[in-house]
Amino acid sequence: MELSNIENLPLSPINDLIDRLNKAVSDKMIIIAGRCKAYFDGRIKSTLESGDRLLVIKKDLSIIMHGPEGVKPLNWQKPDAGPIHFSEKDSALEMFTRRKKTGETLTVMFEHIFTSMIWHALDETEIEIYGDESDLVKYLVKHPELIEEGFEVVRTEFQTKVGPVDIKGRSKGREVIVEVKKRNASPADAHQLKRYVEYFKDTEGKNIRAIMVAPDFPKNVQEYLEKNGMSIKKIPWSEIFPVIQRPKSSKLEDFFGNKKKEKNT
Amino acid sequence: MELSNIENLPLSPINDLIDRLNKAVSDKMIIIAGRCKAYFDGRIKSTLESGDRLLVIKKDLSIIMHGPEGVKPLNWQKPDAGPIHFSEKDSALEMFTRRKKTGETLTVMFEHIFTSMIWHALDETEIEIYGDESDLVKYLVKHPELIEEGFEVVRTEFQTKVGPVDIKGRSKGREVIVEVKKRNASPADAHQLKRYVEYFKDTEGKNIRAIMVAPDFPKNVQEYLEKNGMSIKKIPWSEIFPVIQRPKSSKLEDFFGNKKKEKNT
DNA sequence: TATTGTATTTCGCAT
DNA sequence: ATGCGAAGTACAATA
Repeated sequence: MELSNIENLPLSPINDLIDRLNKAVSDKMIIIAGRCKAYFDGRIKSTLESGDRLLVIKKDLSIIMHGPEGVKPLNWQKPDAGPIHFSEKDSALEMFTRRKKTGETLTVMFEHIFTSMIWHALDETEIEIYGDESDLVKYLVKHPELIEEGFEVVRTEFQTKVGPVDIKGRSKGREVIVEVKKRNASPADAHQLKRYVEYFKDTEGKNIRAIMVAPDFPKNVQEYLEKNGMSIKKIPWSEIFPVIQRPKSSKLEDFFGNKKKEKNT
Repeated sequence: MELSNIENLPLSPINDLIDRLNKAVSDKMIIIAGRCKAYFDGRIKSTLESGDRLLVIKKDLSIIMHGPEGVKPLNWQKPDAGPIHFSEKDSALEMFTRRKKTGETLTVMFEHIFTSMIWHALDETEIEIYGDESDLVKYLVKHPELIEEGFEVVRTEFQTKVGPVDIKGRSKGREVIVEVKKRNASPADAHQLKRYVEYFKDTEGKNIRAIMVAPDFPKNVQEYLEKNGMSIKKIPWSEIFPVIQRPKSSKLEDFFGNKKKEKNT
C-alpha cells in the first residue's frame, strides 16, 4: 500500500484555509484542533460553550468532535450526512452541516485554531473480532454438553417472527430453545426469552423448554426466569472459551508471540 | 481561559519521541496519525491489520483509534484504564496498555508515523442537552392532557425496586403509571412496563393501569401491550415538543441568528 | 461494587 | 425503509 500523506494547512489567510478545507471534504480526513463552540439541533438540541476540541471529518462525511476526556465524542454526525461547509463568520472559521433527511444540523464555531491538517488516510482492512455472541453460540454447538448433559442441537441462529433464536435443540425428551448471553443476564433478556417461548406456544402449540446461558444471573432475573418456567445455566466464558481468556501477564509476546509481523515500508 | 498550546513532536530519533510521549501520558492529549496494526484482547479479541489510523490518548487515559470511516472508533479504551506505555519495537513505535482490573490489553504497533502531537487542551464546559427523555417527561407533567383527558399527575421520576417510574398518576378513577419513550417503542420497552405493573401488583396488591407513550409502536409491540392490559399513546414529539422541532431550512441564520457570539481572544 | 436504563446510542442483519 | 438485537457498547444514576 502506498504511503499516504498528511498536510498541515496554513491558518491564514483564513479564506485560503476555508478553500482548502472545503476542497478536502469527502476526499480526505480533516483534523482540526481548536477552541470552539458547537451546536447540534435535531433529535435533541445541544449547546457546547467555548473549549478546546479535536474535530475530525472523515471522507464518508462522518464527523466526530472530541473534548479532553472520555471515549464518547461531544458531538458527532453519522456518515453520509449531507454537505459539510466551511465558511468565515466574524473573521473566524465555522463549520456547518445539515443532514438532508432529518434536518439535523451541527455547527462548530472556532475562536482559535491550533492546527489544521488534511490527510489522505488509507485503510483497506477490516477489523476481525473473535469472541462475540455468535462465536459463543458456535462454541456451544460444538460442546452442547456444556448446556446440559445429553443436549442435542437441532438448529442454530435462525429467524422467527419475534426475533432470532440462538440454539434450538432437544434434551430430556423435550424441545428446548437456548438463549446465549455474553454478559450477565438482564431483566430484558429474560423477557426476550419468555417471548420466544410464547411464540412457539402460540404458533406451533408447543410447550417448549427454555434455557438461558450467561456468565451470571442477578437474583431478580434468576427468580423471574424460574418463576416463568425457564432454566438458567451459568457459563463463565472467560474461563471456558479459549479465545477470550484473560491475559495473565502484561507482556505482549505472551499473547501475540505466535503472530508473524509483516514489514510494510 | 488561557490559550492552550499544541506541539508537534519530532519523529526521530525515535527514543526521544518515545520519551516525550511517555511524559505526556495522563497530562496532555496525544494525537498520532500513523500506519499501524492493533490488537485488543479482553472481553473479545480483535485484530486490525496495517492501515492508516488516528490515535488519540486523552489525559484521563482514555484511548480512541479511528480509521478513515465511521463514527465508532476501531479500538478504544475507557478512562482510567491503567498505565499507557510507549516503547520501541523493531525500530518502530509501539503503544501498549493493560487495564489492571480486567486484564484487557490494547497494543498498537506503528509502521509509519505521519504526525505526532501533544496538546494541553482545556475545556471547562459541560455539554447542555435539551430534549432527552427526562425533558419529555417534564413536558408531559406540564401538559398531562396529552397523555389522556383528565389525567392527573401524582408523582414523577421516582425509584422503585424494579427501576425508575417516569410518571405515576390518576385517571378515570384508577392509578396509572406512564412510561415515556423518545423513540418508537420496542419489545424490551413493553416488557419493562409490564414488569413495573407486576411490581405494583406484587408489592402493593394494586391492579394499576399502564400507558406507554412513544412516537410510534410497531405492530408486534402494540399487540403485546394491549394483550397484556396496557395502553398506548402515540405522541409525535418532533411535532409537539418545541425544543426538538426539526429545522425546515438549511440556512444557519434561521436557527442561530438570535445567538450572540462572544469573542474570546 | 453491581444493577439498571438512556443514548443524537452505532452498527449490522433480516424483513 | 423499518424492526430488532448485539455491542469490548459508553455513561450516569442508584442501591
